[in-house]
Amino acid sequence: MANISDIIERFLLDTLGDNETLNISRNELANYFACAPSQINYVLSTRFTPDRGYVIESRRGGGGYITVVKVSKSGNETIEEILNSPISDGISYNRAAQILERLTDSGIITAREARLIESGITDRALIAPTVAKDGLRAGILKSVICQLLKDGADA
Amino acid sequence: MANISDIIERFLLDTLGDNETLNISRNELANYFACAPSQINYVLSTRFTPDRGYVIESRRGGGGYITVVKVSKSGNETIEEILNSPISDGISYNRAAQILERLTDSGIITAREARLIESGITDRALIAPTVAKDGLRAGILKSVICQLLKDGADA
DNA sequence: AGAATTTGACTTTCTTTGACCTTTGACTTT
DNA sequence: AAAGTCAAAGGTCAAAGAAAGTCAAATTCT
Repeated sequence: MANISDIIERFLLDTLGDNETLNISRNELANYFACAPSQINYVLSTRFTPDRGYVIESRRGGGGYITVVKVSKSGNETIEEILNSPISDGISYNRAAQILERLTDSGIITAREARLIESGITDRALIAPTVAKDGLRAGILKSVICQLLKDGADA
Repeated sequence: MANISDIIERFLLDTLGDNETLNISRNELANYFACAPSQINYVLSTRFTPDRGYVIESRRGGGGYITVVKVSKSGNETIEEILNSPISDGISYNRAAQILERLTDSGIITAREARLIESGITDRALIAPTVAKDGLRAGILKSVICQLLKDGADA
């Protein structure tokens, strides 16, 4: 874990804590971590994604800011939203993992369930040509999420 | 028995010792043994296989790594028996479901976990040519069972 | 000969950096 | 008051860098 992005991610998660929103100044943060300001954008766009349940708001100019918002919806709403997002023809392992993470911290599935499902959709588990893996993953994930819906989604 | 692969295997086993996991850098290791980086992959894929009780995790790019995880088969007769039975090349949905039922009955997974996994390995979930489905299922199931071992397998 | 190993060229993924662009608001000027 | 000016934020994107993955040809063992 020697990369700055992970460190910044951790910092933001810690600072966010249980709060719903977190306000930061891009330049200050970049300065604090001695990195390029755009590195902050990189971290936000790869880690604080909608898939994971985050929304970013910001404003430029004097007195500008960036706000990280953790959106919390309840069970079926979250599932609906996921099913409506474009998983259709394919999904990378990373995106899938982010979605499972979200399901976990919305209390829809347990951490253990998430790990089980994740392990079933890694590139290593899916014995198929590389180009086919994303499609397979999509099919499996959708199927599992539908099962959650059918089951009544409380962990 | 003087080939590099065996030496690297020995080294990794020794370094792993009694630990659960071992973190390595592919390039460093290759450099240390003065071999091609892909040699490391060769060793990992021929010797640290799921069948032998190992799981490999990795990440590319800056700050990348490879982790060798040792899963102890000991203790879970049920799982051990299952892994030793011929899932290897392929398994039908029905047989997979039977296995999951057994795991449920022995209290290794919950009924809900079983349903989730099942839903992920139905013929409908696996979008692939019919002939390929049994193979896929096998890969997925094995991966999930390894995860159970890694997790400490009580539901 | 056939299986296992070794190599290396090429690919894919993820991160870091920097140059250039756009937006905003306070302050000036007319 | 309307328009202009300017510095302070933040945004974008592409190139360069850092690992690891793949695959098949060449080599070495048995």
